[in-house]
Amino acid sequence: MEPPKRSRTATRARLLAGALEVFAERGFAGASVEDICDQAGFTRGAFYSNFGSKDELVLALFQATTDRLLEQIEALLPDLATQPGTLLDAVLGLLDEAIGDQRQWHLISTEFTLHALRNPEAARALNEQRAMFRASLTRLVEEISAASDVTFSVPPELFVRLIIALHEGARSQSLLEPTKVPAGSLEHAFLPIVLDAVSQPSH
Amino acid sequence: MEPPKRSRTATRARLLAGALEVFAERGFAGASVEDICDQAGFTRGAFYSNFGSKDELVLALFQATTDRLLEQIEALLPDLATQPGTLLDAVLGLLDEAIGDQRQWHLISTEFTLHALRNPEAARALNEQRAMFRASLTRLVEEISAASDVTFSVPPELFVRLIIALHEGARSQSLLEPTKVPAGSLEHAFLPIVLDAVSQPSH
DNA sequence: TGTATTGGATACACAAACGTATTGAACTGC
DNA sequence: GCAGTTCAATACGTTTGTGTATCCAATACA
Repeated sequence: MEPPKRSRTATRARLLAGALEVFAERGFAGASVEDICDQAGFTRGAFYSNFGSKDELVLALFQATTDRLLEQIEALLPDLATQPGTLLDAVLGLLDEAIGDQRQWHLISTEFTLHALRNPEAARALNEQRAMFRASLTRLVEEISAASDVTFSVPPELFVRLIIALHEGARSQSLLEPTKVPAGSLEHAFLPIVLDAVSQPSH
Repeated sequence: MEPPKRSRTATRARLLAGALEVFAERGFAGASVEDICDQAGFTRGAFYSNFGSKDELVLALFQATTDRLLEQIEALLPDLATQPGTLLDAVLGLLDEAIGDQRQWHLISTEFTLHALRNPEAARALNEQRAMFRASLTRLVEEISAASDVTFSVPPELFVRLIIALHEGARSQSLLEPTKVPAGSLEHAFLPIVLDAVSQPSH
């Protein structure tokens, strides 16, 4: 029953986990292959046996984290859609709960975004992932608003873009000044206002 | 009257300009000292004659761009505060006009932010700069709202934080998907709503 | 149990980047 | 014009990182 001590998938996983850690600390460009191997407890031999290059690892890491995130979201959606509470709580809850370590996630995802802004190939992949992410959020918004008999004066898709923009901008401020801007404070201060302004009871 | 072909300040300036370019393209960590020198038309000799290390250059570049930005803002403020137009136009105008190349600025400033999130020293410098930036914006908001006899139900400082968060998040989306999210579209879609909701005529 | 295969460690060759020491040319003031 | 000085170029040694080739241990299988 014990999984073999040396399985390809296990070392790949440990290398990916190590890369996540190291990339968050030093960035994609700042991290050497050796750094990643150290973190994962391997030597470069293991690395090159599993990946062709650092770029290939970055791509694999992106896919892995992306898949995991979308999975987690799909798992959380049904609960949030049906459970009591405001639309806002549901949406913000999803954004937070689907992510483990906010700081690490922000660092990595910003790193990915920068990479994408410089690399059309990566931009396509990232935009695809973000589109799916927005689709999930949009679905959540639509379900909840339907259940509570409200309609929006703006397309939900656009509203979701707003939430994401605000959330990302706010997270950046929170991480830079944790004491002055507690996590979530900006969202909680303004999203209710927006929500109130764009929603109307349907009868 | 001709400035000497070889002045310390001139080569420093060219190196800083080159660094801006190269850092935007490859990031701080991804750019080598030689890359920067190539871009500026020098060899590494010139570099090490002017800077102690790449880190020192990054710091100098941060100071230079910061100073220039705050200068530009101070120059624009009086006009915007007095000229006709909505508060929103003034604020968004300031954010856009003070910045030359949106894409380059976003890349560099994101790069700085990431650097700050990993480096307490840099975080202090960045937060200081951002505080001054917010102070300018806050002043603009207060002046215009006073001139048009409106008061806010939220502190202007907080409102400014919202604008910045939204603006940065939105810019990220615009740069990733220029066709689907034209520059400024998110801000123009939602800021009027927020502004309307939090402001009330003072009599 | 013995043999084959798989997967990671070790060793090596090479390239890229750094930082310094030295050189030479262009300005400075005399 | 002529020293003295300044500043960037060149040349050099060192470090750091990459990728490959080989070796060795652990697993799979007969």
